[in-house]
Amino acid sequence: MTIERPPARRVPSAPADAPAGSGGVGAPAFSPLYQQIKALILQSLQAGEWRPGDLIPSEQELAARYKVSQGTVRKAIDELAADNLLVRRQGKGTFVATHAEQHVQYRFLRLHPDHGDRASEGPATRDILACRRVRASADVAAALQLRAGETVVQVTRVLGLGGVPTILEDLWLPGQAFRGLTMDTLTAYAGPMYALFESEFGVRMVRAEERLKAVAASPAAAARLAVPAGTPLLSVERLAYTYNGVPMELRRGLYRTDRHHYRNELS
Amino acid sequence: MTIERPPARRVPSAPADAPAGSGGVGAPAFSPLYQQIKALILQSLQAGEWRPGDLIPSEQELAARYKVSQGTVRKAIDELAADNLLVRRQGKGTFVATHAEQHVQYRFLRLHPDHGDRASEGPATRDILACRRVRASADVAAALQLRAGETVVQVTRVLGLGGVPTILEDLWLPGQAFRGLTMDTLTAYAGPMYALFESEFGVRMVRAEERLKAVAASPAAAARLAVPAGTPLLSVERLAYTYNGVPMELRRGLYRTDRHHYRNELS
DNA sequence: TAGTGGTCTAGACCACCGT
DNA sequence: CGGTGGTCTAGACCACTAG
Repeated sequence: MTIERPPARRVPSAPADAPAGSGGVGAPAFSPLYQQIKALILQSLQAGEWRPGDLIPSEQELAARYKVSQGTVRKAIDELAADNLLVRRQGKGTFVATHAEQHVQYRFLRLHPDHGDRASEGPATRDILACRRVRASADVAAALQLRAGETVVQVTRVLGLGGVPTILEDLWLPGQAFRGLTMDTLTAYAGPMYALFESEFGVRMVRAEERLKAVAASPAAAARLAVPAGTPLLSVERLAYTYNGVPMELRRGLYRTDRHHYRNELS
Repeated sequence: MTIERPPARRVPSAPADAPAGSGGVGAPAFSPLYQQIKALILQSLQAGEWRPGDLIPSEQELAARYKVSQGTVRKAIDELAADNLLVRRQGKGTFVATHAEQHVQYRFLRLHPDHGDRASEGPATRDILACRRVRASADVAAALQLRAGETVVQVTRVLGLGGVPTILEDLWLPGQAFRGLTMDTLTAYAGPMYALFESEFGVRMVRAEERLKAVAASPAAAARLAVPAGTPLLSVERLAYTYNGVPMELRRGLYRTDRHHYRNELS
């Protein structure tokens, strides 16, 4: 709301008055109109004006609202669609992307069976082992940009693929945003966890970074995954972000890779 | 060369004569003009009309050549730039992407030091252990789409990062395309291997797929990487493609991950 | 100053979707 | 059929680079 009128036009992204050599790299660098529109749309997404799954206004309407041409709105939406924040459907409109209703289940999971595809493997089984509210350790707090000792929700679970326990993982979530999350909520819910976060807590995960290592299974982990202790496992640490680069989840997983592999595309 | 005149306009991507129900999903599906332009530019790249590092004709010139508007050429180039096949530089022109001269060394290597960045680690050391012409085993032949028993070049090498042997890998390349590749060529060349492939063999790697697993170090591998046998290692199998999805390299690497991690971005 | 890519506009028409 | 996104055009102006 409070849409700027007249809308910003060709505004330098850095104040033009700064004398040369104010200490930074300081290229003047103009911010194109469509980037400003993109930012405005992002604000509406973040503010919840349009929620996951919703139809957003048509390009014409947005062009009228922001007082720019349809082409400029189009370019803004193009970039948001490229980032998987919006989904365009010809003839129908543009929708806010969601982890539910999305044909790609587990959009962030890169583990695939060595033979066949995920569908042929049948549905994954999920086994919640724990859901506790604890104080964040130093490294968890740092990753989630919290103060050490702040409350976080820690979830421990095992995922089974093709009838075999394959992934053992711990999740940490900011206690503030995930106030009502309990073991019951998790076990009752069918569908991707990120879809639950969207519908119940208004937190949409948009992007993530993963760090992979090969490690030896500890006795405890080995028991959970039904392998001998010392078995090589893929360690996957994931940090997931909402809009505007705010980290909202830390995940530490151990993947069995005897019948599965982590797939990645490079370009 | 033999540019279609008049240029194709709004051509159905599937022959229009096929009676309904020729066995496929069979949506008519039109192919936009800019896709056709994109394909023509791709042909020129593939044919070597413009080589890696070259400046290609300006948008205006291409628009004139193909008899379309500049905006249409622009959209074609946009997609090729998004695929990292072309690089735009404002005020200068559009260039063919290259693995050399590119500020990002090792564009396909996702291994990063746990602390600090790659630059602070100093240059990588490369140690070529072998370069032989051998007959392709069944799996290698299948991956490279060759007949079993056809000649391939097999390279074995160790990469050192920060003074520590960190990556042990085998490469297989089609013998046909890499006729003059020898141990001497490899040891003499400074810079990324893919840059050598470009300049000496005209093979430009454009895209790759990787499959990761956690494995235990064999005694032989352990010796090469200076770790105890049985140490968990990250197994990375890479299939790299040239233009048009032709596989041109199979790589099987073992990565130490005690001081490094494999980084991946999800979105 | 000339040439390049980058942005923005306005308008036309097409393909797809629901009614 | 009307509304949506998708394509294509033509022209104007801006920002960056180099001679």
